Amino acid sequence: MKNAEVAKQFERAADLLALLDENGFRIIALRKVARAIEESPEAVEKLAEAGKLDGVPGIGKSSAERIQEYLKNGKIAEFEDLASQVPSGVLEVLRIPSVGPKTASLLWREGGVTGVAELKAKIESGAAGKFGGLAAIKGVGEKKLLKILENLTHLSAASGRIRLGEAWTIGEEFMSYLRTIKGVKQAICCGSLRRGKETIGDIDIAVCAALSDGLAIAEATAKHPLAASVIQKGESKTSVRTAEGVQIDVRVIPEESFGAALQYFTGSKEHNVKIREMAVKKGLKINEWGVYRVSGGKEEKIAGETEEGVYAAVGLAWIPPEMREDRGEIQKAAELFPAEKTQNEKGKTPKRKGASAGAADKQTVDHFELVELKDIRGDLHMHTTASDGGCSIEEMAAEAKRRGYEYIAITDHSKSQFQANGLKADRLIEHIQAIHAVAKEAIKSGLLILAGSEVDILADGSLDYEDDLLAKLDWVVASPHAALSQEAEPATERLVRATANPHVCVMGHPTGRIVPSRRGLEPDMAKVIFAAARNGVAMEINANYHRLDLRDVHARMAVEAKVPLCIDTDAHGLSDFDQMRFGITTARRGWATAADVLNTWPAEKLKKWLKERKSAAGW
DNA sequence: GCCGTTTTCGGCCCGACTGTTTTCAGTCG
Repeated sequence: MKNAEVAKQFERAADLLALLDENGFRIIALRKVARAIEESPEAVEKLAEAGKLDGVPGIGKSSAERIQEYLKNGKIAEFEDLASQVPSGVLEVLRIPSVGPKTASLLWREGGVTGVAELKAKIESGAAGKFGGLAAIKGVGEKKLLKILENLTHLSAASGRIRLGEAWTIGEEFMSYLRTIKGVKQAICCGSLRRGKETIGDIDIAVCAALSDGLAIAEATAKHPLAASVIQKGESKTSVRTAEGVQIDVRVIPEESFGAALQYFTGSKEHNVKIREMAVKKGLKINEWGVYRVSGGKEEKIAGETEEGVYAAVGLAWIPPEMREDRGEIQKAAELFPAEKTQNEKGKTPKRKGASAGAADKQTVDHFELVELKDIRGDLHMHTTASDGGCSIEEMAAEAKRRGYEYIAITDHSKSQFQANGLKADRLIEHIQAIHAVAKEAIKSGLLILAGSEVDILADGSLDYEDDLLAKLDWVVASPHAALSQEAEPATERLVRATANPHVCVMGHPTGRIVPSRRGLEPDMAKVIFAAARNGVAMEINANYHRLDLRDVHARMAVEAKVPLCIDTDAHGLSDFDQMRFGITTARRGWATAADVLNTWPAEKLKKWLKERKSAAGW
């Protein structure tokens, strides 16, 4: 899968064109192509082979040809020609926050700066030497240069995006802090954090308060212990940065505009562009303050207090944040928009959402009915001290009970995971007995405990235990742990073969990736999912925010193929149960409803499904 | 460069903050 590689070519070309002051729309179009390739669930090679490249939204004829050229030659002649016109170090200068194409171009053409190290040396030479002559450039001043220097040091500290779970912790801390400030009615994280993306660039928080309180809120934000430095500070927008380099933007919005602000700052950018285009066609204008009808030079505000109102103004049902990626959700929302009436006529009540979706005291109607945390009835992948977990069977069961779960599966590692104290056959048999002993007591209080195992899928697709041993288990999660740098083709065969074992219930973290450092397996996921469908195997969304595997687009493929998803935490201790929420957001990004998720089913339905899978199940 | 229930040509989202400027350009989200 060369998607990331090809996308990089287009990103670089866009940067080069920007530095060469080319047509802005052409630059935007190239970035759009990069994103379309990057996020495509299908391998770009396969799309090219099938001649489907220009069928992907955002990719036109000319880009399709260039992609073909890259796949054939390993380079694109026209892009190489662009690269030859700009020193490569200038592209690095462009990476510095607060430096855009105009500034980088000025520094290069008029200041002779062709690299980051050179730029740094010139600025550090100080004001006496006019910063190596850079301060004399029209449009570049002392303050700007000092800001660049400051951002340079941040650049080395911040490696770009952080994981969802890490951003979530910071976001929660800031939200609760902001809510204690006088005049603040509500504070909600927006941006990619609200959309539940696997990595987060920066944290956007919308604060509902009167603008007259804006400066006080800005002061308070800058004083938070996590705010190591202040980037900007104004009445309606303040940005700070943590010591680790995470940027936090706080916006102050009055109540009558709060819904518009939530919608606006939640994004994604691509989603918002589409929404705004729709608005323009209807003679409307949308910004973070509201929706306005524009006629005869006059503007009349027609929505803004709630998110739902903003969507309704352009003829759409409210769209759950996790779906807002311009992946077809807008068309679906248009179809669902008039549905409320017909549903009411049928006597069906649409799902109502709590305060987090709209303004503080408003309720939002969710027509999409995506799965929610409260739908979860159990967790079917967890470890105990028998392998590498930190707690006993009883402790894990007690925690599950405390959380109101109806069932769990204890799934310790199999024998090949010797570094994780994986169980050999004799120990597994003892462990099954131990689990059943605890289960016998637990069922009295309504908790079903399945004796399971997380069995390794070996490099050739065979499993780490013999079939007759697997048959003794109530629940089998089959996961790849080793040989994760396998080529795509053997990886596909490996996973497809594993689904064919009749004892396997669910495929655990299918790619084995670690966000963001390890890519893991890159199989033809469509083939794996079709195999799972054919063999009646469920696919896991591993909820641990280091994994989130299946990832969102593959979860959606599973939903479309009617393969049940199983959202598991892979808990190794009690606090890991909390990770379920990240699996939920990933499932929602894959458009999953509760019915699509196996562990939202009542225990009886789960048992029935299992019985159909394993006729030898001894209940 | 891409795209089309007004368009195959002529559009392409919108505003806050900052710094360099005397009214605006650049960057960012």
